[in-house]
Amino acid sequence: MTSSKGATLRDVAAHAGVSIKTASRVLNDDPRVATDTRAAVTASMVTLSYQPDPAARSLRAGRDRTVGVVVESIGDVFVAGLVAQIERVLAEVGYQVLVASSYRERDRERAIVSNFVQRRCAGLIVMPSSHDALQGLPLRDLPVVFVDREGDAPSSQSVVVNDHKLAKEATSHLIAQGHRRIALMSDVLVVDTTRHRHEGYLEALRDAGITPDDRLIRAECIDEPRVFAVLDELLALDAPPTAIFSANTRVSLGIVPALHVAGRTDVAMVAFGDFPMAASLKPAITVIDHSPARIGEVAARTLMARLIESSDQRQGGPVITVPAHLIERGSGEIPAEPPRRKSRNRR
Amino acid sequence: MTSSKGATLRDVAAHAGVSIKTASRVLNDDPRVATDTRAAVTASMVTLSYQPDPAARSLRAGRDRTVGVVVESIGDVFVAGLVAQIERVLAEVGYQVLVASSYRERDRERAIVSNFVQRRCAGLIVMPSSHDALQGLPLRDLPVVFVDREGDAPSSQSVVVNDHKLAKEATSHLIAQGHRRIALMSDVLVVDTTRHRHEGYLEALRDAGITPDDRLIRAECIDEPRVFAVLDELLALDAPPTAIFSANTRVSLGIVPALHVAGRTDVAMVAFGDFPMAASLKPAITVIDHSPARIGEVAARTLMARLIESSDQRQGGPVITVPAHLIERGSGEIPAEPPRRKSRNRR
DNA sequence: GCAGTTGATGACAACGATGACATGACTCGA
DNA sequence: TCGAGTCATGTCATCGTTGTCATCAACTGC
Repeated sequence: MTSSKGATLRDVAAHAGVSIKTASRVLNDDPRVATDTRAAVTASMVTLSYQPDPAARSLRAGRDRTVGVVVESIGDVFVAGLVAQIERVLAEVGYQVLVASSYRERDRERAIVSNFVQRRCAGLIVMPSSHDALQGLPLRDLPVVFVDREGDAPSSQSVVVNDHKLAKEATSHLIAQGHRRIALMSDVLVVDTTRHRHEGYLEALRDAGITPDDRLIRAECIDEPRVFAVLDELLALDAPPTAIFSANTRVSLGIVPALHVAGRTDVAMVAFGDFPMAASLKPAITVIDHSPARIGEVAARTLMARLIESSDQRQGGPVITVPAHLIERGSGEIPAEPPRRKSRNRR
Repeated sequence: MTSSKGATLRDVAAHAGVSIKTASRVLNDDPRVATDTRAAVTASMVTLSYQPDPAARSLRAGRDRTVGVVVESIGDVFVAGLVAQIERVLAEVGYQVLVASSYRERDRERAIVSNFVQRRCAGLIVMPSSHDALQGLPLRDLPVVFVDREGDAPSSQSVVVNDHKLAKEATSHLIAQGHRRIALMSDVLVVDTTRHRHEGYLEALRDAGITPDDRLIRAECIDEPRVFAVLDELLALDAPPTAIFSANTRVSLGIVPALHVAGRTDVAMVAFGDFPMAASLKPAITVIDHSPARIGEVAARTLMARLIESSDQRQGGPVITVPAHLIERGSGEIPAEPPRRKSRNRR
C-alpha cells in the first residue's frame, strides 16, 4: 500500500487546511499554536504517515540528529563494545550513529571528521589516533567527546581510564608474585594511552627497585605474526621473562595463542583489557577490566547532555575518568618460582 | 585559520568567474565542460578548500552517498567483523556507513529501515530478524542486500552460507567420531538461519539412523545464564550427551566457559562460527568457519556493483552463497568412547 | 471606545545544490 | 552560404524545511 515517496509537510498542511508554516510549528513543538489547530495537524500527520525529511531539515536548520563516531577499527572487539553502547544510548533519544574507521591514519581520520562536520552531525565521539588529531579542523563548535584517549579540541571532553595507574597496578601485581623479569608487550607508542601504560609499568618497576631491561620492553606488536615473533625472541633470551604484561587487547589476543602453541602457559600474564574466553582459558587470564561498555555509556551520556539541553554547560570536567580494576583469574597469580613439587593441589 | 562555515559552490563559482551551474558540472564530472574552465574551477575549489554539502546534495538529487546497515547488535563479534569489512569496502568508493542495531525487535528494525530510506541512503545492507522483516515497507527501489540470512524485498539479493549443509557437516563430523548422543544448542528458532541449522542437524542424524532425542535439542539459549542452566540440565540427564553442536557464536561463547567451569571438557564440541581464542583453548574448538569478513566483503561488493554502475543489472542471483568449511582443532575430534589409556602421547 | 498588547497564523525567502531548458558560438556537410 | 547539429555555458525553478517579518483578530486597561 504505502508506495513511493512519503508525504511532505506541504501535504500535511493542505490536508489539515493550514499553512505549511503552521504545520512546521506543530512539528517543532512551537507553543504559539492553538490547541485545536495542533490537534488537527497532528491528526493529518498520522493519517498521511508523515515523516520529516532529515536532509531538508538539516539543510535549513543546520543540524542533524546524527552523531559521528570515529574509531580506530570497528572490527576490534573493544571498539565494537564501545560503539554498541554508544549506539544504544543515543538511539534512546532518537539519534542516529555514523561510524567510520580511521585505521590510525591521521589523514583519513581528519577527512572523516571533516566529512562529519560537513554533514552537520550534532556531535562527535572520537577515539583519536593522537592528542592533536583534530587540531585546526573547523569544527563549528560541535560538541566533541574523546573516548579512551585524551584529545584536544575546543570545548571537548575526554572519557578515559587511568592508564598509568592501572598499568602500574598490573605490573605491581606481578611483582608481588615474585616476578622480577616482566616483559611489556604493546602496540607502537604513537597513542598516548599506550605511552601512559608504559610509564605505569616503568614506575612499578622503579618502586620495586627493579632496573628496566630494554630487551623486555617490546612496543612493536602491531599484528599477530609480529606478536608470535616477539614472543619467540623473548623466550629465547638468556634470561627470559617469567611474566608478561600485555598492554592492550589486540596484543593479548596474539600472546595467548602464542603461549599455548609454544607450550609455555607457565609464564605469568596480566592483560590490559578483558576479552571473550579470557576466563575459560587454562590458565584463565588475569585482566584489567577496561570495559568498553562502561566507557561507551559514559561518553554517550556526556555527549547527550550537551546535545539535548543545548546547555553549553558541560557536566564534568574536561577529563572524565572511568573506574576499572584488576580481576584475578589465575594467569597473573602464577608465582615466579614454580613451587617445588610441594603439593600438587594445595586446596 | 580555517574558520566557521565552509565555502559554498556559489563562492567557488564566483572565485573562478563562472556560473554556479558550471561549477556544479565540474563537481559532478559532467563531460560538457571545457578543459581550461574545468581546471580553473578545480583550482578554485582547492583554494577555498571547498567541500560539497551532503544535505543539500541529497535533498536536491534525492540520493546520498550513505549506506544504511541494519544488524542485530553491533556489539556481537560476528557482526562487528561484518560491519568492519562493509565499512572498509564502501569507504574505498567514498560511501559513509550508518549503523543501527535492531536487537531483533521487528518494530525497531522497521523503524530503522524507514528512517534510512527517509534519509535517502543509497542502499541498505540488512541482517533481517525474519524473512519478511521489510515486507510492505516503502523502499523507493533502494538496492538492498541481506546478509547472513535470506530476506524478501523487491530487487534484493542475499549473501549467506549454506546453513543446512554446514550444520549437517558439523553433526556428521561428530557422528563420525562415534557420537550418538549429540546435543544441539541454539538460539530461539525465530531466525531462518537457526532453523536451517536445526534441519541440517536432524538430517545428519537421520542419515546415520539415529533417532533425534528432544531432550537434547535446546533452542532456548538466549543468553549466558540460560546457556549455563541448559548445559547443567543436559549433563545431569540419565543418558547425557557426549557431544555438543553449538549453532552460533553467541551460544558457543557461553558453552565454552560453562564446560570449563563444570570440568567437562571431555565433551566433544563443534561450533558454528569461529571466535577469538577458539584455537587456544584446551581443547581447541573445532568450528565451522563462518567468516564475517568474507560475507561482509561479498555483501558490500554486491551492493557497490549496483550503486556505482547504476546498472540495475544485478550481478549474481538473488541468493549468493559464500563458502565455509570445517576446521578441525580438537574439540570436535574427541571420540565417543575415551581411549582406554592406551598411550598417553601417541607421537 | 481606543491605543497597545498578545496570540495565532501566513507569505516569503533562504539553506546549497542540481535538473530542465535556453542561449549563443561554433563546426560541418550539401 | 545556410540550416542542422554540437558544445560550453547560463537562467530559473526546485528539493522540504525553517527563520524573519507581516498580518489580523481578540483582548486588555483606562
